[in-house]
Amino acid sequence: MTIYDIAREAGVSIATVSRVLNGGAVSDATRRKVQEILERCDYQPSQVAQGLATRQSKNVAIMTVDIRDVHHAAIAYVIERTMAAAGYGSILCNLGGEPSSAGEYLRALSAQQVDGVFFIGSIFVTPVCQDYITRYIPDTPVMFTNAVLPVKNAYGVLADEAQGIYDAVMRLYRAGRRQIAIVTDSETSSEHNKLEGYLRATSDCDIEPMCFHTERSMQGGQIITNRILHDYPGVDAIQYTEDITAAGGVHTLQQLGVAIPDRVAVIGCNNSIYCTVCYPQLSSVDNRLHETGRRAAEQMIRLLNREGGVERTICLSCGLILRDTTPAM
Amino acid sequence: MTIYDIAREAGVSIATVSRVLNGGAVSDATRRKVQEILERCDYQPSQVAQGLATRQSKNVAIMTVDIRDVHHAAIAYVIERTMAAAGYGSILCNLGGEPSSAGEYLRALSAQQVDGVFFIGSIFVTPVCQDYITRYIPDTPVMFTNAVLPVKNAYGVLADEAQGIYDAVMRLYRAGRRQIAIVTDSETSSEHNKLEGYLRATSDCDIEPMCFHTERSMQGGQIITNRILHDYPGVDAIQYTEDITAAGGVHTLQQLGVAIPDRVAVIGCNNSIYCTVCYPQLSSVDNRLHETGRRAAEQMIRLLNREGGVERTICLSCGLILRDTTPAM
DNA sequence: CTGAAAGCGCTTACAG
DNA sequence: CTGAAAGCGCTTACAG
Repeated sequence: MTIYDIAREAGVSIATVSRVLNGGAVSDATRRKVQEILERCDYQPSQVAQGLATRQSKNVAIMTVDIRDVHHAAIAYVIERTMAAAGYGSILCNLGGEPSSAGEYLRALSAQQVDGVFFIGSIFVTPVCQDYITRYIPDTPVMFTNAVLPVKNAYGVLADEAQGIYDAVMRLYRAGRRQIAIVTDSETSSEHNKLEGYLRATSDCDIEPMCFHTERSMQGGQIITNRILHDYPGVDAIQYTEDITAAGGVHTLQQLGVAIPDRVAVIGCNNSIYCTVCYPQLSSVDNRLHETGRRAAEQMIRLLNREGGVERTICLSCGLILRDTTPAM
Repeated sequence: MTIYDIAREAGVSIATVSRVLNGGAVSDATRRKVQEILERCDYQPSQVAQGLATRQSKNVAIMTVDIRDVHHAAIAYVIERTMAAAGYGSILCNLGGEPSSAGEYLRALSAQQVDGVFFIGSIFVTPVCQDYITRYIPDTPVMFTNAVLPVKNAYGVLADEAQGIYDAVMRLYRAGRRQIAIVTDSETSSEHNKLEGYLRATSDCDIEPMCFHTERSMQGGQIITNRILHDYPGVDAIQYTEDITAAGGVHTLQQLGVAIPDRVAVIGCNNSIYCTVCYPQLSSVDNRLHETGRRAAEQMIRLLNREGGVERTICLSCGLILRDTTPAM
């Protein structure tokens, strides 16, 4: 069933069929006649042919390190749903560890004529990635979440994680905690922001900063927490920059028989499902993944529609969700 | 940069360029000359134009209820990576609650000329879904994971979950447990299989089956576990058909001060990351999601290459991963 | 081995 | 308002 079949059936030219399909100028009588046939045949125009003619594929790409990461999945989910509602398909890309594989994907995506590209996670903020963008998709709108890159076709939606961590640490301080440690677990710009929020809070409270680093995992959290407790027995709160690492910390505290939150309070970050699976349930900084994804997709749609009014970067403020690992006030 | 530019540059026809691109018959000298230009220009053929000419989009679709579900994400991840290695892009579709929305997606996907469709999860095994497949993509290979549908273009890869649950329950029995309950949490064919495995095991052991049903969630697990303990204080083991529900059960047991596994043993299903985030760490039936996804993608690639030797359904056996919620023997 | 030409299914100036 | 025609960038019989 092609546009030719419809045209023949309606006794008009294919140009006219195309016009009623795309809302062009057509007489009411003709429009009705064609539309009737369109519906009767359940006609669906070939997106591939449309793509060749218009140079728009009606597809966007979602670049992520690994969709199995629950945070990335949360953002990818909203993006896909929002884009689908606007008529766009979402091509999923799992880049794996190194951002360099972004090059191969981007090259393939340019051959696919994707209309827009989302980058989920701040791991992509690297010179090499910037290079790939200017080489392969210099004119395709690019939307970052939790990051920005100084490229003319790039935009970003990010959560103010520095403020989120700042607020969390201040809350611990107001609850009487004075030896508040932080555990970071990667080297992204997002992590730097979190650390900055922590340092600002400890400075404002005039308490000694205690910074630790480990691997982002249950095990990483367990190892570093063991060491913190051993080396600094006076610690009374630990802020982690990721829930899964915090969950590892909670396990270690449980195993050592350290009362949570009475002896040591714990706060994670991302407010993921891990918070409730963990026992006791974990308090966490809410960096508003769902909202981030939604706004990113909405901005992208505006860009694709050339609507204007698209801000270069949008900054969302973080919340704080208190559960069972923080003391009441 | 089109095939015309390359042809002009090389002083040959576009047909010849197309042939060297697709491995057609070309003289060695010509091939070398063209190839040199191809590389120098970093030429990349338009997949859209190729798609129109060959009727192949080099894209597959991954249909899932919700990519935020860690099990679906695990399978989608492998599929995407395997298909990408074979030169196919993966279009992600989150259908949401009702399988009926599969219709809209499938209609759009047929306009996109996707080369194959994956369905993740047994929720799609419904007559309405079968209808959509025969209506919109009657000739497109369809690969189910953890399900099968009696359609000529449909194939499946599934884990033998009946056997998995059977083995788990037998393990509990051999550890001396005699009041072993099961908690199911949905109505899919997958759940029926699990229940069947449980009933077979209790029958073989000649113990009384105790079947309960709840919502698939932490909270669902907490509620039902409270009730089981209240109504059947003698219960000494609970098998859940999903880790997250089991994690809810573990929380309740912890809160009630019931010793795990000494008083009550717990086994989940899916061997997901929730098993290690949960405290104590959860034993679980391993239904081999990664392997399922890998095999599904490999089968699909064979189908797309018309290689033959593709089995209608592949059945993987389940394992049992023991952690801290089951007694030693 | 190589090229001219038709075709894939649309869109969009350009005339009328 | 409507149609004939060119064009989007490829592939593939068909001749030679």
